[in-house]
Amino acid sequence: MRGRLDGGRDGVSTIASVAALAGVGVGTVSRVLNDSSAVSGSTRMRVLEAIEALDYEPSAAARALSTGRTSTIGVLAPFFTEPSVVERLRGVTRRLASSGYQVTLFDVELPEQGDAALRSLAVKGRVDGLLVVSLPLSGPQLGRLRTTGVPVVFVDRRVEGATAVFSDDEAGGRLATEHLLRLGHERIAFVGDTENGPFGFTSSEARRRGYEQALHEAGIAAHPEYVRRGPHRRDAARAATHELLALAVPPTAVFAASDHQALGAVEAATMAGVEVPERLSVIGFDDVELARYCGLTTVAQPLESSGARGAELLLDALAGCEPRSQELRLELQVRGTTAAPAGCSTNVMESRPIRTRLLNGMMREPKQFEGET
Amino acid sequence: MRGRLDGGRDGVSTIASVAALAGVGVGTVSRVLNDSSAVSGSTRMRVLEAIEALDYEPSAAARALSTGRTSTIGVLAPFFTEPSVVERLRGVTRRLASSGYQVTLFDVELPEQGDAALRSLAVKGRVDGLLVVSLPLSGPQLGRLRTTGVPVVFVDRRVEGATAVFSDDEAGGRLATEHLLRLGHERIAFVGDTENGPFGFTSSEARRRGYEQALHEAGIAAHPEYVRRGPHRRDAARAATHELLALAVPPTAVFAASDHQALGAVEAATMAGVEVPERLSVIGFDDVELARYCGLTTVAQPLESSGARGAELLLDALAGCEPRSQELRLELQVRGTTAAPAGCSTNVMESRPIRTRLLNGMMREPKQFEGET
DNA sequence: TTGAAAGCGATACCAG
DNA sequence: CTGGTATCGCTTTCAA
Repeated sequence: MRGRLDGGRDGVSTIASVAALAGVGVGTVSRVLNDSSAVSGSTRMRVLEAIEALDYEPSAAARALSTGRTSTIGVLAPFFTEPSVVERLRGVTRRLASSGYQVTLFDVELPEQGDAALRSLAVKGRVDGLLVVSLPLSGPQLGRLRTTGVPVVFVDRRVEGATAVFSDDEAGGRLATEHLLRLGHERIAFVGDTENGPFGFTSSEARRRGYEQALHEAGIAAHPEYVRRGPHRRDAARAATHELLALAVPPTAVFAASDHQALGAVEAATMAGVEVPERLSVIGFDDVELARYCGLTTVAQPLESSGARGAELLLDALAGCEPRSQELRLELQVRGTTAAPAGCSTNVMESRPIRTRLLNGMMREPKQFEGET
Repeated sequence: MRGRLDGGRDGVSTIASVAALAGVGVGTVSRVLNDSSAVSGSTRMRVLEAIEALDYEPSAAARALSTGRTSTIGVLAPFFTEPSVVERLRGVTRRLASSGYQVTLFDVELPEQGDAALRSLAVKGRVDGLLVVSLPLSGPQLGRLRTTGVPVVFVDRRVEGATAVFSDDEAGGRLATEHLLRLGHERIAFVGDTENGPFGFTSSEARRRGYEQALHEAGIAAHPEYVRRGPHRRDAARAATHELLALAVPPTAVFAASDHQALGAVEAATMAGVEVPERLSVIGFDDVELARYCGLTTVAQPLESSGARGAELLLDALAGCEPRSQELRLELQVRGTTAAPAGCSTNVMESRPIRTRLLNGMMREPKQFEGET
C-alpha cells in the first residue's frame, strides 16, 4: 500500500480505467492523450468518449515522473521588497500563459536563508527551468545551480557565461546625471543602496559609477558628502535626503538609484518645505507604475518586457535552442520632478514646460526622448 | 526506456544510489529522509553521509506520485488587473514561506477562457490546496472544484458553504458614504464597476448598496445620474468623473468602488481644474499601497492579512481541521482627498492630516489647462 | 495500429 | 530496526 487515501479523494479515474472503459490498452490511451503516433480514428473516438465519460484528467505527478519534465517554470525573486519585480513578473506570466507551463514562485526576501533553502528545493524535479530575477547569486550558488542541469535565465542581472536579460546600469546612471547637468545643475547628489545590501544588489553601484563618470566628464569634482547609501527602503532614502538638504551647501538635484528611493527623496523635500522641482530636482530609475503615476522623472527600463523576454529565452532553452543574452534599452523619461536649478536660466526650453510635462506624465505617458548630445 | 534524457541531466543520484553507497536498503534511506520510525544512530549517520557525498536531493515528482501529495498550493487570481491582489499575494507567500509548501500561480486575466482552462489544469495532481482570490466562480465551476476533493479557500469572496476570508463590502460602502455625509456633503456620486464585469465582480455592487443605504438613512434621495458604472479601469473612472463634473448640478464628492478608480476620479478633477479636496472630495476603497502613498482617503481592508489568513485556513484544512470562514474588519482611513464641501465648515478636524498631501501637491496643477497657450 | 511490459523514484507495508 | 517489494499513474519501447 502507499500513502494515497484509498477512499477516493481524487477523481478516481486513471488512465487504466479509461483504457478499460474504452476496451483498449493503456498505451493507446496515452497515445491519444499526447496525440502521438497514429491511432485509428475509431479507437481514438472511443477513447475520447471514455475520457469524457470518466471526466478523466491525467496526473501531473505521474507524467512528471515518467517523462522527467514538470511543465513548470520556477521564478526566483524578491517579489515584495523590490516593486519593480512585480512588473517583471507580469511579463513572465503573460508570456508563459499560452506556453503550457505553470509558474511557481520562490519568494526570496531574506539574504541567504531563503535563497539557500530554495536553491535546492527549487530545482530537483520541481521545475523544468528557472528564472532568476533581480537576485545576484553568489558564486557557489551559481555553481550549484549549474550542476542541476536545469536551464536558468537571469533577468535584471548580468551573469558571466549564463543567458540573461539586462540593461546597462552604468549607462543609465550617466543618462540620469547628464540630464541633470544639461538642466544646469552642478551640485548633484546620489542616493542609493549600501554596497552590501541584503543580496548585494549591484545595480545601485553601477548606477553610481555612471553618475560619477558623467560628473567627471562635465569637469565637476565628485563631492563625497553628496553620495549617500542606505538600505533599499523609502524611509532610508528620505533620511538620506533630509541630511543632504541640511548640508551647508545642499545639492540642487538628487539622482536616486531607484524610483522608490526617489520618491523618498521627494518626500523628504516636501517635508522640509523644499519644492520639487523648483528648488530640488529629483530623478529616479526603473519607471515603475508608481513613478508614472506620480510624474517622477526617471530612467525607464522596460520592466514587463524584461520578464517576457526572459521567459521567452527560457522557453527557447527548454526547446533546445541555445538562447542568447540580451540587453534592453534604457530611456530617459522626463516628467515633473526635474527642472533647471533656481535662479538659473540655462536651457529655458527644457525648464519651462515642466508643468505640462507633469500632467503629461501622469495622464498620457508620452514617450519623450531626450535630444542626445 | 522512458523519456528521461539518459545523458544524466539531473544529479544522477537517486534514493537507490544513496542506499547502495550507504550499504543499506532504500527503505532505510527513505526513513531517514522522512525521519520516520526509529533508525539506529549509526545507520542514520552512514545514510546521511552518503546523501551528502552524492549531493542527493529527493525527486519531488516521485514523492508526489507515491504519496499523492505535492506540497504545492495553487493561487488562482487576476493578479495584474487588480492591484490589491498583489498585496494579498504577499500575505499568502509570507504565511506559506515556512510551511514547506510551494506556491504556484494561476493568473486569470480573461473571463472564462483562463478560468476554464486553469480550473482543470490546476487541480489534478498539481496542487494539494487552492486559494481563490478576488475571483467569483460560477456555480458549475464551483461544483467542479468541489468534485476534485481539493481543499479550497476563498479570499475576498464569500461563498456559500465554503471557507472564506472576506469583509463586509456593504458596510464599507456605508462607512465611506457616512464619512462624506458627516463632512457635510449631500451631492455624493458613486463610481464603480459595471454589473457584469469581466468576472462579475460583485464587490462594487455591494459597496454601492451600502452607499445607497447611507444616503437613504440620511434622508437624501438617491440621484440616478450620480451613479456611474464602467469597466474596472482607471481611465473609465476618469471618464465617468469627467461626465459627473459636467453635470448641471455636479456632485461635491465621489465615492469610488476601489482606490484605482478613485485615483481616476482625482485625475479627472485635476484635468478639469477642480481642486481635490477643496471642490471635490474623493474616497476610495481597499487602501492599496498607492493610496497610502497618494494620500487618498479610503476604506481600508487588511489586504496582506487577508492573504495570510486565507493561507492559514488552507493550511488548517490540509492538516485535517475544519477551518471556519472569517470576516475581516474594514476601517475608515481619512487622508487628504476628502474635506467639507466648499462653503461649508463642518468638521474641519476630520479633513486632513498634514503630510499625506504630498502627492496631491504634485498632482494639483489646474492652472495648466486653463493657461495653456 | 495496438497490447504488453519495463521503468521513472519514492513510500510504506511485510516479514525477518 | 531493517531489507525487500508492491504499488502510484503515466510514457515509451518492442513485438505482434
